[in-house]
Amino acid sequence: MGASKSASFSERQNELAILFKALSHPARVAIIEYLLTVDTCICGDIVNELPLAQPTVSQHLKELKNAGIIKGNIEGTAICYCLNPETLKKFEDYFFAITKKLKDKCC
Amino acid sequence: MGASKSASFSERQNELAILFKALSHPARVAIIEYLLTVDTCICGDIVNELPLAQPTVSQHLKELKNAGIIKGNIEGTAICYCLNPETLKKFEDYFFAITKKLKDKCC
DNA sequence: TTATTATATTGTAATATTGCAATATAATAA
DNA sequence: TTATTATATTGCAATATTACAATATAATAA
Repeated sequence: MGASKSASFSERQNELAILFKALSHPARVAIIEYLLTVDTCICGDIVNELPLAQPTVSQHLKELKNAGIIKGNIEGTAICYCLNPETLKKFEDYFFAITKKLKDKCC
Repeated sequence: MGASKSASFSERQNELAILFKALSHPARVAIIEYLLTVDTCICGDIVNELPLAQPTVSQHLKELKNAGIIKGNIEGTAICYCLNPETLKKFEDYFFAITKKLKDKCC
């Protein structure tokens, strides 16, 4: 064993875990926060911004893209990455619902 | 290589990544959602609820506790786990700020 | 005291993630 | 066409995570 028993959990729980996993590395948090501060968002800029080699950054970008957290648009030779507002809204809604429910509870 | 280069990122980015990592497994999402639906929250109930062995659940609970997402109170022989509203509020605030910033941007 | 019951820890095997050099691909420029 | 430039993929070594049997611990009960 060692593999996650994902088949034992609901599809929704797995989807949420996949979203959180996409944010579970400081490089990927840094990418999100970088994209929030810039208007243009060329991949090469992200590579320059992060203390990691180009293939490593490319891999992190792929994971964020697979999770639907960022989108990539081809701009000639370059690729312009940007945040996906829909997915980030999902995160907000999820935690809004949780904190709302928690207000009616105590430990 | 192989280890995450956490020293290369800001403390805040690392803390966020640790929080997200705590939620990046479906079993831990399931624990959160179970704790949201019950009033009492004895560890044994969580073990019965999840399709995992007791040591595995104990390990997942430990990770959630280390991240500050849940708290554990000793109740005689048992331990009552509950959600930590402060940490969940942090998540909500984080994504609220992001979606707010995104409204003023376009790709 | 000796059970019993509930939870945690240890040890270990299977699997997944991380990081990067080397290489490949794809788009434009010369 | 042949560069050049930007990004992706491959392959692999180092490290981390997951799961659980076996065992330990800690609190109450008998």
